[in-house]
Amino acid sequence: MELECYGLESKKGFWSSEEDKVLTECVNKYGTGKWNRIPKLTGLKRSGKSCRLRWMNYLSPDVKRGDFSEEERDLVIRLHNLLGNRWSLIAGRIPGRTDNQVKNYWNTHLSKKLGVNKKKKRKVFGHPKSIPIVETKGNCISASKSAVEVELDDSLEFIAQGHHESSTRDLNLIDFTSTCEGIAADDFDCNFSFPHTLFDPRSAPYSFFGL
DNA sequence: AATCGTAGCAACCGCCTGATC
DNA sequence: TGATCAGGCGGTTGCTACGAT
Repeated sequence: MELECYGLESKKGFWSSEEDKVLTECVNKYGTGKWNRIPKLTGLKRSGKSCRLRWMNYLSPDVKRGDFSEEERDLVIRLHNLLGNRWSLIAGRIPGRTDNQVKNYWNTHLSKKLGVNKKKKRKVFGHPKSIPIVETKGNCISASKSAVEVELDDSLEFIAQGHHESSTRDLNLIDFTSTCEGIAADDFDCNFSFPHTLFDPRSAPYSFFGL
């Protein structure tokens, strides 16, 4: 429910230090979540969404400010290579950095340096919330296309290429038998070996991404 | 010193998903 | 079971600072 619905004016643009202070006090008192309550509780003329964004990207004590270190830069490049524009996933792997920071850093610093063209949006695992928790068959994990929308991202294609010799496309199945690196295929069900009973890319070990 | 162009980044927008009723 | 709402995500916009001319 937006502010206008309550007859309140919604302010936009940069936050003042006073607004920051009010928001910080409110979050410290009531915690995060229920962002839409914050304008009502504080009198801030901001939408709940705006409050959330301001807290998550700037005010939270967990947010690290300043330039990206060499290690962070390297991590961003590697993770972007593997995950594509999945900024929240990438940020989740870089302590103190937000998806917005990573996105801005990529767009302003790295994409040009690395000569990356903007590509049309392609899903890798579908929406982050629908990332497959795939089932196991023995020590082999499988996920059907019906269970999850899967497209091969360029980076994953790169990973998969090394295992194509073991694919059995004629059976509508790609079998990545050697390691855990196989992920998915456009029009096929997929199988890949992985020692975990459940696989979720958000919590996969660094080694999974070759890091 | 003034103007222009561009880089950097904070914030907004639109869409999607899950939760709740 | 469908409608509605809140939260989260990626893409985009627009403001500010700064360097080049």
